[in-house]
Order: sequence, then C-alpha cells, then structure tokens
Amino acid sequence: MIETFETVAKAVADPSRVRILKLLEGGELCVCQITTVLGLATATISKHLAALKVAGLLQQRRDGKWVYYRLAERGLNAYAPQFLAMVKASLADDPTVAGDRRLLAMVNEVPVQVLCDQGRAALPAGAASQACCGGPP
Amino acid sequence: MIETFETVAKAVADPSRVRILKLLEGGELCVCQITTVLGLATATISKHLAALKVAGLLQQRRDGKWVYYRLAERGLNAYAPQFLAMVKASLADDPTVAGDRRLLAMVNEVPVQVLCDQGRAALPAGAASQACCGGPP
DNA sequence: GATATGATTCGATAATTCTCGAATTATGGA
DNA sequence: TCCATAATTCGAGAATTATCGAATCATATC
Repeated sequence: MIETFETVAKAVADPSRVRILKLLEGGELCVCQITTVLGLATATISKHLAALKVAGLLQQRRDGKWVYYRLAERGLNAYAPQFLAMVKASLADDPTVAGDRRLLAMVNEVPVQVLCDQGRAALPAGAASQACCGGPP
Repeated sequence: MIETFETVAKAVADPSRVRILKLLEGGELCVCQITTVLGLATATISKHLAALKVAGLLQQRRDGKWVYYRLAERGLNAYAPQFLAMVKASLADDPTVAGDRRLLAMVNEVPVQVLCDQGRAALPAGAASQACCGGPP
C-alpha cells in the first residue's frame, strides 16, 4: 500500500532515473545505449534500471548479450501507470531531457555492437558536449 | 525544470509526508494536530511541512499562536497539482492512512488549545494504539 | 570447453536525508 | 514589560542512497 506508493515515488524522485524514463518513451533501448547517453558508469545505470523495474515502471528483455529495457505497459505496481503517465506529460521542454534526446538520435545511428564497444567515442566528435559542459570559450 | 520535478517527487516520496497530505485532504490543520496524529517530534513535522511547502504542495496561514497548513490550490510549482491529484486518487484504503483518519476524528473532538498542551494525552484512553502497536496480547 | 563481452552484483565511499533535543523566534496574555 | 506557548531553525547522529571500480554472472563465438 503506502510502501508500494513510496517505492514508485522514490524511483521517480531521481533525475537520472527520470532521464532514463524519458529516453525510453521513444522505445526500448539496451543498457549500453542508455549508459552512453547519460554518461554514467555501467554499474550505476544497472542499479537505476533495477530500481525502476522493482517499482514496476520498466520491463526487461534479453536479446543475446544485450538486455533491452522498455516502459512497462502492465505493471505489478498499481501506481506505476499513473506515475508513468505523469512523467510522460512532463519535462518535454527540459533542456537536459532535450539534450539526451539529441544524443540518443546520434546513438541510434551507430550499431549496438559498435556502441557497446566504444561508447561515446563511437559518436561524431563533440557530440556529447551538450550533455555536460558546452563548447570552447 | 527537471529540478522542479525532482523537488515535488522527493516531497511525495516519504511516507510521513504522504500521510500529512492525506490528512489535509479533510481540510486545514494546525501543526500540533498533525503532530499528534503522526506521533513524531514537532521539529520533524515542521521540517516535513516546510519541504511540502517548498515543493508547492501546501500553503500556510497563521492564526494567533497557531499555524494552519492546507493543500495548495494554486501552486508555484507547475507539477504540484498533478502530484496532489495523484495522491488524492491513491491510498484511500491504506491501513496507515485509515488509522490516521480515525485518529484525526478524535483529535477534532478536542479544542486546539487542549490538544497542543496535552498531545495524545488529550485523547480517549488507548486511542493512539492503532497507530503503532495494537492492544494487549 | 575456453574466451570475450555485455550486464549485474558486491564492497566501499561520499553525499542526502530522517529524526530528535536544544536553542531561537513569534505571538498572546498577565 | 515579562512570561508562557506554538512553531521554526540549529546541530548532531543514524540510516539511506548515489556513484564507482572490481568481481561475478550470462551469453555468444571460436
């Protein structure tokens, strides 16, 4: 009951996890794609994904070596759909979310194997700059 | 943007604060009434109320020595109304929330001055038991 | 089978946060 | 003006959490 509600609310109360949810609105992604866009350690992303899954917000699918995550369409958690709907209706014009979206577009240009292997080095030069620190002065 | 969203989500991601929100659905309450129902220290309740207010979920009104809080009807935070609506639509049958509601009914029988002075001692004997530990074995 | 690779789990550290008692502020009444 | 009381703020301790590197697990390929 209130613990279930708390679990979902806590899951949504972290910017990294919200960024993941917003990314997945465009369809399923594998862990290394999400990792490349967010720019965090793989272990960190994996933990975030686990938290979102426990909260009933995500579903998992393995395809060979890769694990794909997507927004949960029917959840174990009664409150998950409402939270998902609210996230979906929010933050469309947030600069961080927009930057992630732009970066994702480039990530999608690269085959998954290459991306997993090289990370951001597989992207066009300077592609990741908007996500962290901007161009030269 | 995403920080604003995070602030509200964090505010809702704590069971004590959700209980406060559920209590206030019945109308405004003063700090000592909320403190008596939740059974936490006054300082703790005050901090929770401040967090909810900063998140745009609550509004404040002073009446003499007492400060009354109520759900915010028009908030500074763009996401607050949606979160409030979701909380309102949730947890109606949660046992903790139901216990708080029963306790609030008794609290409302006592004048505020007496309540602030005596706390739970002002309630009928054993009234607070359902909120923590149940009756004798 | 042995090896390589993507993802998860483990262990540790730094940062948040929940909670409380004590000190402070604000208001009302003697 | 001085005291009593309701609420907030301060300071500290305990618990939770975000993050990472290293170790482990799972799958595919040779």
